[in-house]
Amino acid sequence: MPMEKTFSPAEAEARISALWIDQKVGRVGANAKPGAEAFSIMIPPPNVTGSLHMGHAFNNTLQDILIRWHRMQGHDTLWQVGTDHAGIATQMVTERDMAEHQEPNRRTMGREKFLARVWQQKVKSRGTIIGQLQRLGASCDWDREAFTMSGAPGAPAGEDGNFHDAVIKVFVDMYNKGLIYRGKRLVNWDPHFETAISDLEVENIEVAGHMWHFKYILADKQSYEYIEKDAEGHVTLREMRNYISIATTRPETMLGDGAVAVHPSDARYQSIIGKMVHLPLCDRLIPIIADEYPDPTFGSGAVKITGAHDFNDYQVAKRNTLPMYRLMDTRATMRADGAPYADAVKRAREIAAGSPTDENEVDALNLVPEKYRGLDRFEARKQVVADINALGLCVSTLHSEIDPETGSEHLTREPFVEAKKIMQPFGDRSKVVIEPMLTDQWFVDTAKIVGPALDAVRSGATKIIPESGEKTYFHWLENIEPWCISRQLWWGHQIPVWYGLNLDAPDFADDEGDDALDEVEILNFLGDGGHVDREARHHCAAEFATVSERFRDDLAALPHPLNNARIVEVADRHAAATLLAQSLADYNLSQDPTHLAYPIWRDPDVLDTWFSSGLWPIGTLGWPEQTPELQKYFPTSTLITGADIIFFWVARMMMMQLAVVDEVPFKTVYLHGLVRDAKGKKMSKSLGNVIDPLEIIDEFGADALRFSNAAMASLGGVLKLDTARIAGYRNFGTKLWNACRFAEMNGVWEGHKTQAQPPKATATANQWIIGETAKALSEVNAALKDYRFDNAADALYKFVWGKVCDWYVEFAKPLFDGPDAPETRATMAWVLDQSMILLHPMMPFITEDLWGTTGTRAKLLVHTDWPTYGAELINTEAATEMGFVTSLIEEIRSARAQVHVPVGLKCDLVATDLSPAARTAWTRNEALIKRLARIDTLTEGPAPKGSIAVAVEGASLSIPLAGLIDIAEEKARLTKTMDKLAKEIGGLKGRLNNPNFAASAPEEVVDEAKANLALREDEAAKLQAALKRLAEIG
RNA sequence: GGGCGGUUAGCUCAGCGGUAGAGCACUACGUUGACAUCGUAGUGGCCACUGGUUCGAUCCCAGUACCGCCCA
Repeated sequence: MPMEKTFSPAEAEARISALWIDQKVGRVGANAKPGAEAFSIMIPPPNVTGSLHMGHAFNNTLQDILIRWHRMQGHDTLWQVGTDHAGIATQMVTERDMAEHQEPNRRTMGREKFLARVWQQKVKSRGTIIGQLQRLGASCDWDREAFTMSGAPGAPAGEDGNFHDAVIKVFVDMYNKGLIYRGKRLVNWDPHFETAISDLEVENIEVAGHMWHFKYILADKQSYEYIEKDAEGHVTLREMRNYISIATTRPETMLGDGAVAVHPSDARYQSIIGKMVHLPLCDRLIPIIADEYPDPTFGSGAVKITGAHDFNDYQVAKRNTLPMYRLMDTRATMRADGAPYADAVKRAREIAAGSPTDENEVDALNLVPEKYRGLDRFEARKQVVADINALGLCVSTLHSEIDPETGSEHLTREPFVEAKKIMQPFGDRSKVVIEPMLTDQWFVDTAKIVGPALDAVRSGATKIIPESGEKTYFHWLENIEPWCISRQLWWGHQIPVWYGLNLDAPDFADDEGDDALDEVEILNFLGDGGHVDREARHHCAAEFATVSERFRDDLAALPHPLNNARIVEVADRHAAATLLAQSLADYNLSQDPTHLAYPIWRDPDVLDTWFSSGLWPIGTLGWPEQTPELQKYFPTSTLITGADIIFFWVARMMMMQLAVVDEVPFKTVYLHGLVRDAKGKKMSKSLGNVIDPLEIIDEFGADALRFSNAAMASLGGVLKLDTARIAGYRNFGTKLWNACRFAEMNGVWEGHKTQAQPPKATATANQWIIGETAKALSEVNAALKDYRFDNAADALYKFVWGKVCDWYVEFAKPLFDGPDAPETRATMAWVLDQSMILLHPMMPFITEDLWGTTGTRAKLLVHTDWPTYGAELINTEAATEMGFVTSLIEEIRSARAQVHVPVGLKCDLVATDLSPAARTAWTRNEALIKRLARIDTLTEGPAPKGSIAVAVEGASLSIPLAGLIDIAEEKARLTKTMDKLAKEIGGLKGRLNNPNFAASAPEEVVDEAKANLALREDEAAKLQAALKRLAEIG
């Protein structure tokens, strides 16, 4: 059955993809030669509930190109595929799906049932992205699909695996090494998801905001002289003030102010540093302190300090040991918990006066006045502004208004509010305003593990390309902050830490020495409910049994029989306190020590997703088991990922792998930018410029998309995806297809079997194209070795279209009619085979399809040997000869076209002057020249009058066209060419005549310039002669 | 404000010491042997600007302007 006119991607891709999957062509080690070197790539695991976007398509195309290239070379390859559980995103997707299906919400459902529900969602979604990767032609090892939560408790059947165990083991190990700690820190809090998020998950967006100016009145009716000066030191304002003016964009946080800060060098406030001011709306005094943080040139130069709700203020508060009062709850509404305001503020005053306290007590104090309690933070802002204004404590301006009826003027004071652009933090998932919040979180002490990650890149153990990526990497890691790894979510790896009430009672004495607790002793022991408020103690271990042992050791120090209490797991602290009280009461009655229980509860938080994906390289290979895969494929060869996650993921994998197994996770990291639309805009749903890779594949085929991806992958380049370009590469595929179809029509494939080596060719055209193939291979190899996918694509495009289709197919046509036909058929078969092989990593579908239909093949193309031939296939004489032929043909065509010789007209060609090499080429390639330049006869002799002139290297030719051409037009054409030549000659002469050039330039450059000049002058002379002849005939 | 990068044909991008290339677009013309998803020929560039280094700068250095991206 003859070939169709075009390749049909829709049909062929489905068929071929099924074939590859069925035959497991991407399985680990497939097509590896014995003892081959390993080449491995970890896929950046896509979000399990996500779908393929252009970034994935681009990223996975490059990975597949490398993997197929290495696999064809017989290397032992692994492309590890899998998905990420993506904590917050997956929880969000599931909750949205639940809402759409009128299911109860997560809190009603409870943690366990909700997790089962998320697993359902995971199982349902997982196939989407995997199927999409397969449509793209990715040749991963599908049997090894991994998941960052495989093997977690509650995982359904089929979700086994040991990723969870690996994550927990790493947490426990790092905890034991002191690399993980718990602490109360200011973190980015997402009030929608009610969890901490990383600063990398925060988008700072400039929005229209306001700046309010408040007066804080000095205590004890004090006042001071306030003097403002201009740049020259002239006094511009001098007045007595009883207040200090502060500016804020977040008025509601003033309720938690701990101080007002001014710059120590700020002359205006020197006299009041250390004085107290009344905090408006609150029954509190706060100090004016000196700190480097305030910018004296900005606003009034005085800044309110709210340590619990602002990152800068937090640092100031820490430096100056100011109390940090948390004002909001987890949903960022003003706190409504705790003691009445009057009690809280009383205690706050005691603390301010020096009463000892700790951060837990401070955190428990709710200093939100009653009227604001329970208000949304933005509502509270309005109220606070209104109330401060009512007190006359806003900096205000006078507004005059004429009453339209009475004509009288009314003056009103209006608060001075500046409209101002402010940077506001938003959750990248929730899109709500992020609230800095003081909470207890777990942190990786990154300062302790960052060193090896920096060294690895500095020493070149891991190479990041493009090099600018290394700069970014260093910059970030050298300034690394502690990594908050706890998230207040349910979907994720639950932190392996259990808490127990602290029952230590150093002052307790068993009065009677009877080894039994009586009622009095129990009361003594519990003190004033002491353990209830004490910081709980905690232990970390992979499972309950181990952690119980630790708590048992703690209990050993307690009086009998408490030291023998049973360790029992309960839900939370509240349940623990209740159970302990019950247990003691029970014991009090029964005096039966076996009734005593010591309750412990597990940390409800889960780990940041990046903590687990940070272990992707070893986790997917079976660590901590020393699996054969781990030994063979780790460290992995290349990581290909977006530059936007160098911090999120790359840097963390580096730190984690080095901390855990003391090896770099990959030898090379290839970073690429965001895929944008044709105009360079980010693709976003709101702009409506999102290109769906599947739609592109439907329209143009996966090969076209893949080739486009490769072609635009210049190092550090911007990735602008233009469908016109994709269409162009679809056409490129068609071009190859039709060359094969042409071959088929000429019997090239009859009885064809794969030949690794080219046929022994005698015809110059055949020798030439064989050499061109070797050049193409070498260019592709060099380009791919340097990760220059664009250069590799370009080389292939130029070879297949520019050499094979444009020239070789045309040369073959006359050869098929002559004695060289069998050799030409064999050569064409070989050259097209090579084209399929070399193109296969980039265009796997069309090449695999052609491969299957054009000959007898031992293996699928995907497993066919990548060629190893080299320069020995290049025949320089053939190359020179064909160079002469092609430039001759091009010159003739150009000349004919310019003087409007009808394309259908066959002309004669007369050679006036031929060098020996040109003469050989001339006679040996007569058929080609005649056919492609539309020439009737080739003769040698003097140039006839009334002809057009053609000059090529080594030959002076003319086409007699007396009476057919417009002499003036031919003159104009030659003059134009002469002008161009004259310009080049002028430049070259100028250079060569400069004595400094000959003296300083390298010899070969001088020689090249000389040779160039000779060539140009020779051509100019030929054209000059032609012009002279034209002049003779008028 | 800090860091990184960019500015080359109408568009999208290569090139990065020896006076510029590709694809697309555009113009004209379409020949017996595959391909109109095509062929042939052609148009199109003070390589952002200003200095410097150099025999020579699109390329190296410094500065300016504008544009991105990341981080505050």
